[in-house]
Amino acid sequence: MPAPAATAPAAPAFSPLYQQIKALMTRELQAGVWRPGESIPSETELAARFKVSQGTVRKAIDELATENLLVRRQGKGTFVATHAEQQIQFRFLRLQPDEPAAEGAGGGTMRRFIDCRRMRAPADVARALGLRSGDAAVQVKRVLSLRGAPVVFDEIWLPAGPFKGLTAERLSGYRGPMYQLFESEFGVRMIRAEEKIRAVAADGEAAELLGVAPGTPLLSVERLSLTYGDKPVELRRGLYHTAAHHYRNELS
Amino acid sequence: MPAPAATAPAAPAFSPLYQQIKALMTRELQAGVWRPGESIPSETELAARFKVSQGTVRKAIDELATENLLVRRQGKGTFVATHAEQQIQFRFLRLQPDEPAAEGAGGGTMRRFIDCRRMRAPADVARALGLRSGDAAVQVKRVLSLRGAPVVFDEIWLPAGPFKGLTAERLSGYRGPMYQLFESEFGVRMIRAEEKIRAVAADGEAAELLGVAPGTPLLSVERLSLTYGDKPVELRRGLYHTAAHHYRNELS
DNA sequence: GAGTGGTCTAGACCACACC
DNA sequence: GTGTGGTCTAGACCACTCT
Repeated sequence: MPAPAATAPAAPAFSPLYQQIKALMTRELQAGVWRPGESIPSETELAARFKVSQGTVRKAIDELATENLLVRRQGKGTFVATHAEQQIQFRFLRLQPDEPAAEGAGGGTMRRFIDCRRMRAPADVARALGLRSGDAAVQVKRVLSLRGAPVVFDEIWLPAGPFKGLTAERLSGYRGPMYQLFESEFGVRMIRAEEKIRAVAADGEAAELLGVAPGTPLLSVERLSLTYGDKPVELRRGLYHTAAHHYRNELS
Repeated sequence: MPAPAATAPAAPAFSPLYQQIKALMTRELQAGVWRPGESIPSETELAARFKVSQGTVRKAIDELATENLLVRRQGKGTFVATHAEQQIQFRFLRLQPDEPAAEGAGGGTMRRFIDCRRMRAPADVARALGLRSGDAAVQVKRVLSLRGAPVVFDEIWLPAGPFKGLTAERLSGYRGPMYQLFESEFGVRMIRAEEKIRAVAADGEAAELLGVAPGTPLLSVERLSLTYGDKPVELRRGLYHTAAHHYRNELS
């Protein structure tokens, strides 16, 4: 028998059937054959198409559902997840009010766009987004107000390539979450994100936009959003005013 | 046929078999029949015991495993999860250094206990822990140092009942994570936790213990830890110095 | 080799949504 | 009623661990 290499133990990489099915299905999603909000073929049809049992397809769908790429609905079918669903308006925003909304108090959520410009990506942004230094990027600044008071100041960086044609008008004219616009207008779907959270002191710009004194402690949330294949497609630096709100997290 | 009550739509509460099995297994865990670190009976044995198919037991175990109550190990068996596992020393601590450890730089993790006293629980603590106002609680204060520098100042509140006999000596003499001590010495297992995160300015005590100027922005992390049945058993107020560390979170 | 969890199958039946 | 996902079963075989 052949002697295996000492430091490279071959790794035949046994891959279960359902993982292969899952990969095939992910391709359909990534290629846009199955579009956000629409239903995918039924389990029995997929089983026939892939020539495996329904149980195997089922396990593949199970995993895609726990990864929030698909949504099962009993009696109706399995659907491609979308950021457009009304219920979870801001799927990635973990900020919530300390006290539940009082009767008829305050307004809802308001967005105000401060700035939107195309420029060369700074070195750190380029590195995070996987761009070459000097590549173009779009910078967006905006303020989110909850119940009438400004609470979030976001600085958003997007690679110019996939987001060609993104303008301030396009942004401010759009109703609904930003990620929904990205999904429907630019075909970019945010799948998951990683956040790094710190406490910082408000600088002049943030203080003015959030209506606090310079030096006020703010939550700094740096979010890197990823699409299929863990490809980074957005870097978002948020400053949250946490006097009456908090960032909520569940550990398990 | 009997007319159902108008506002109480009966809710026959259909419960799948595997959920019932899961509930039975959770009881065994809660009662301590299956102890942390030990293995539970094999799938086939449980199937025979509960008089269901192996697949049904399997689905129950699957859910308990995704909830981190059980750990599967192929070829060996299924084990009760424990905080004692070496790898994940601080399962609930999401803080991590901005830069990976340099070669041979700095020390490891150090704990320093500042205080440990028994007293009446303040109103807010009592409410969070589900105690009656005036009930006794144990307050622990400690500082965590990473790589030689103080980074975390924790104020921990525990209900006096389950933690009878907890003293400063017991704490400082123990090697290993606190949650491991709680588990092995007091039979209290933290299953999951909820955190509320804010940015605050360092007060005098925190500033001194963390070696920063008063007013320095700190991350305030209020953690409520829960055991079986979502019963709260710990309230922990942490202040993190985030100059060289950050709180890491994954969204999906 | 014996025992464990992991995969895969085929078929039956149940709960739910829509017509 | 028809079609969808959800549950449950019984059995076969595979991969891993330990003896």
